[in-house]
Amino acid sequence: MKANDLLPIGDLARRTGLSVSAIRFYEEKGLVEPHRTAGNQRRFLRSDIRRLSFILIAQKLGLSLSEIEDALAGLPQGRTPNAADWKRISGEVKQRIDAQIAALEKVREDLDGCIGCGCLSLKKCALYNAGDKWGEGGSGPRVLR
Amino acid sequence: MKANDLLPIGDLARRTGLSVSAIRFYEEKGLVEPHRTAGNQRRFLRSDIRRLSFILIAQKLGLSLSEIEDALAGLPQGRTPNAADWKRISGEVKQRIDAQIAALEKVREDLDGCIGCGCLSLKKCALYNAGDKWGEGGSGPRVLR
DNA sequence: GCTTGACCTCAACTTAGCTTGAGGTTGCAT
DNA sequence: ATGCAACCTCAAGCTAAGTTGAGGTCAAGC
Repeated sequence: MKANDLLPIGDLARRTGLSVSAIRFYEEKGLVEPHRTAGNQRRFLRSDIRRLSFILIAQKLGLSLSEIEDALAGLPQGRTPNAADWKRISGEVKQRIDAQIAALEKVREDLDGCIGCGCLSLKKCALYNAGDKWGEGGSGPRVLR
Repeated sequence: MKANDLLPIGDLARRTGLSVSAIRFYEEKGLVEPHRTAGNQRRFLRSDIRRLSFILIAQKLGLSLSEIEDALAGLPQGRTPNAADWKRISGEVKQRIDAQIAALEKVREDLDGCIGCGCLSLKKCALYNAGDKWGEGGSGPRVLR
């Protein structure tokens, strides 16, 4: 094994495709905790490449950074997420996706029922009321972009 | 018919469930165009109740205000959206929902394939690359909250 | 030992969709 | 004719997930 496996931020950026500023931002949010050199420069562990890759993937699946932080809470800094971790975390993610698909299918169904009716009657329109239901939870899923 | 069918903003807020400030904000965005009294107070048409209801519903379906503005562009101020309008607009919305469901199903499939692999290999992981694909279009669907 | 690119912090700016507050005016019921 | 709730404008603040820029420091190769 090589003596010095610590990466400066620019290298990590190149390895993950993230911008340097984004990595610094993630540190601020507590998602990574690099060491520092005597001169105050960040030095990351190799395992942080995967950690950040995981963040990227989870984000694309629609999780917010704070949700990702929760998901990563079980992983000590410096340990690469392994197959078991990934299974646990992706299981949670899958549930979210399932719920999201179900919600959208419900909407589509209501929409089908509504096309041609044109009522837009508040309190009576299924669509409107369905919307109310899942529009209300302040922390509901947030997706795609 | 009553002589004066114009509503002050508070009444409209009560009828739609929107806040007064949100209605003013929508006006600023060009989504409604109330008349004004001699004393500069807003007076809305009754048809604006439905117009705003439509905005609420469309928003819950994941359209941004500017997309809603586009969708409403065909409706002259003062005309309640009728069945034909609703059919046209909801047809567009349905396509968006279908696309969204399809995208999520693709992700779920990839995720199923990935669980247990734990690779997280950039450049090789289907999930990661799938993510890249639909993460890239700057104006993709934006959903649920 | 010096140059230069990579790094540092901190503050301000971005978009979307509003809310909140200050300070002032209107309109309707009595 | 007056009281006061409801209205008005304008400016600033909020969240998310960063980016951009100014001004300054570090470290590595020659």
